[in-house]
Amino acid sequence: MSESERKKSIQSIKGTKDILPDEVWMWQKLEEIAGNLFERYGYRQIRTPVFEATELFEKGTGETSDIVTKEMYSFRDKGGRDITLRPEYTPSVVRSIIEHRLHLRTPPLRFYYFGPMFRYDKPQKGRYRQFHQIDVEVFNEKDAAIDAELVEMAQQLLIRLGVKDIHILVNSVGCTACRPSYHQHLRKSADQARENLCKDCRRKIDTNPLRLFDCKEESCRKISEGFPLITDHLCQECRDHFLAFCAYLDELSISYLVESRLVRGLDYYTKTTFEFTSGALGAQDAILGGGRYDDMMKQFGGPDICGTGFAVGIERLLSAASLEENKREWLYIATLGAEARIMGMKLARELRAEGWECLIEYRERSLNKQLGRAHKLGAGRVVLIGDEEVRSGRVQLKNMSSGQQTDVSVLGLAEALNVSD
RNA sequence: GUGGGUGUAGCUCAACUGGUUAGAGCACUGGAUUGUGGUUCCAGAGGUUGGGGGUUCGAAACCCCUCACUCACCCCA
Repeated sequence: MSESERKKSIQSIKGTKDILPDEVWMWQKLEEIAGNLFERYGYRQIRTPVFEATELFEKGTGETSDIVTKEMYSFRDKGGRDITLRPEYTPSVVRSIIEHRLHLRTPPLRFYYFGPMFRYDKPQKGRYRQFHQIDVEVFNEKDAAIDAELVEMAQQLLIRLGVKDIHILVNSVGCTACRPSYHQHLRKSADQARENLCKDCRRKIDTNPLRLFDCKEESCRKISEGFPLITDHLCQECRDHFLAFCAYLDELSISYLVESRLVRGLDYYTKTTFEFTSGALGAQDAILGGGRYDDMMKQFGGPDICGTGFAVGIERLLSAASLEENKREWLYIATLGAEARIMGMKLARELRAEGWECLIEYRERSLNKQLGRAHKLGAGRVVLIGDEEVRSGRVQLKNMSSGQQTDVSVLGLAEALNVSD
């Protein structure tokens, strides 16, 4: 291996990144806040493997979705199995429920999850190849009220995390009964205007007609205003469901925008879909997305149970959130000389057993340097041990903010520490 | 996958039209101060200028390739 190859080989993979110690606290705090909130709504954490049979996503996420057609990390393992690093979470949960017959256990079927997802996409700000999601799923709740409760819970989450400038977009994408006929209508209208549409839109007529609505071209925009909207073509059941969903949101005083052009990138959604965006983010502004999927479970040969849920991008969430780190008080133990060091180590063991965070740095440094370190690192108090302390069995306890220093016995130290001075 | 921009010390940035030994602030280490921190002063260490190739007497600068980041498209979390 040459020098340059060696250098190259030690970089992290494109689109992945390390979460360093000075930012891990945010992730922990986020998970704590989110988990705590979800549990109040009756959700429980579930954890499934990061890789699954490729077939799971082909069937679940959808053969025609962008994710499956071009973004999956798929490989064959040494046993000849076709495996994919999960690009999203929902199919895994569905699989797990069926596999463990969770629907036969005592309800509710409400799950949440934090973990990495993998998509081979072009990285940019807010978009990574390994990224992390919070995922929430509810099963066997047909009523539109649960869709509204999910939106309400999602909103609570963002509020608790201090995310500003939130927009909530909602839509219904119909079901297998009404969506195909709507697509036909839309295609027909678009086809009639084909001549006047841009190249991109002409392609979308066949591949993804719903995307015709968000073309940037002014002329296309004008034309698409005349296209039929899904919300005008829902079957009775879907229309009722959507109206009920919106009515519940109104009752909960949640402001939202009905966005009939809102399409999610996943094929399996039925009826309700929703998306939260934040103005704090820039181009990749979708922070949370979700919806209902009535058919996935039975498509996998499971029970005919509906599902509804959402996913939140943690990286995007954190860049829009404003969290404050919990300050904690800890001790710097400064020692001078070999005997003092041993005394410090023994003392630290006792204090740690009491729950105190103690830091001793095993490097010969002057007291001056050690206090400088303690100050810079933000120690609240310093325990000082030198020859005199070794002899007397007492130590100096110094408060770094007041500068006050007291002489305490080793036995009385734990007690002295509990007095905030 | 398609276009544009940017890569100089751990971080933020300098370095004329291509000119000789690539600098500064912050951070780091040591000393002034061998048992008392925030200021100050002195000193030190730290770079194959993202990597490779080319043009040139001479490249951080210009050209090509590549890698990474970044913005837009696409798509999505």
